[in-house]
Amino acid sequence: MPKGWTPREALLSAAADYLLENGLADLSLRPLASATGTSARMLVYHFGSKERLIADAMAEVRARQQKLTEKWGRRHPGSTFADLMEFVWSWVSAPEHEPYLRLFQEVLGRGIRKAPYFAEFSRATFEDWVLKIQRRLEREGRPAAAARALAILTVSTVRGLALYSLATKDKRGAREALRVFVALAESRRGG
Amino acid sequence: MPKGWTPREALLSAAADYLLENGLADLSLRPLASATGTSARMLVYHFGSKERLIADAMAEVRARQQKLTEKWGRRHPGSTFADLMEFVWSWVSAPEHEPYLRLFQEVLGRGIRKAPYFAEFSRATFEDWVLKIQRRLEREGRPAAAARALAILTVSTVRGLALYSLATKDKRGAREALRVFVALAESRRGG
DNA sequence: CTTGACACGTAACAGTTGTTACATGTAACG
DNA sequence: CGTTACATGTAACAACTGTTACGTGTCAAG
Repeated sequence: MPKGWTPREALLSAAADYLLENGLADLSLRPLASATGTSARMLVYHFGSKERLIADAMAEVRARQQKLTEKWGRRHPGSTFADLMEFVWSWVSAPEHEPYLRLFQEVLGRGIRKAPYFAEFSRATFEDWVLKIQRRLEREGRPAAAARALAILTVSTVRGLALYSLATKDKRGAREALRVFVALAESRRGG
Repeated sequence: MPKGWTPREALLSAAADYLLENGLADLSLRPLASATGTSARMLVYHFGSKERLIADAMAEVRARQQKLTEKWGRRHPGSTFADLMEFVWSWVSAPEHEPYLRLFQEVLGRGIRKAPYFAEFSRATFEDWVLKIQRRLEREGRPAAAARALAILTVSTVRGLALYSLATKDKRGAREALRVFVALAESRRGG
């Protein structure tokens, strides 16, 4: 907590922490407030309403996720598709990223039903990943259209496997399925 | 609404309808009661508590989904992997199944965080699908271990793509990505 | 010293939550 | 008719929700 922070910035960061840990299913101002050492009164004072507090805190979460992803990407500079897959999967299955996965999962479930902000958040997060993968695939020499389709497939598959793994606790099965997927993709190119 | 139904059965069916339409994010007894023509008092009387009402209604939802899937399966008796994929995708992208997808999505988000019942529901639903696909693949002549890995991959990929499609509204992209997946899988076996 | 902006505490508001106490109906069985 | 089991309506309970009215500090600028 840098010293130059305004009270609002400190609260925002604390709220993001809280959301990542507790989710937003039964989020309530007073518990959030006391967990972050303030009062519901102050949360509304600094953010205007619960709704805007959540929106701002989720933006903070997304910024953190992007920073984490960049750092992760720098540690996995591999170029083959198998490398790429390994990179995405390692991100998704890293324990320290699990709060992000769970929160995203929750936001997805909520955005589908209504709540335009959550819908936009879901869309943006998917697109973040697709673009990142797509660029890597293009750098690998694939044509843009094919790269995009494969990027969508990759992101969706990994996301689906992560979900499967979280829901069934069958980590081995998920890993094995991913291996099959990589083998399929590699056999196509003769890698 | 068959005439021989007990009040409880009628309420259960109405509650399942309501859940499929409205989700369980901000589910509340009184709105549910007035929407189904009863009172909160009666819901608790017949089901014991809100928690058990939800559990029972979700079991009803799952039973309906299994019936729907069987009916769907009888309409798609194809044997190749492409046929199978087409079958799963057609189920997932059928508008009349969207409530099931959304509800499942919501349950996933909730079960991951806590709520053992939701966690079990998620696990069971995933396993339902994996087993169904796995059996088809084994009937196709694949060894059991490979069939299971590919089944997990298939279910996860389709689920991930359905999520992507719901979240981004990019149906064309999802369809194209699925086509790529099928092509990969087919090229492996020599179509 | 005064003014004013920012920050905060206390307390309350009206509304909703799941649940329950109490009374009443209805219909089958002895 | 009387009893008994099931079903239901009316109110209320305490707890919690997001939000706000009101008062009080602090601290820099005039």
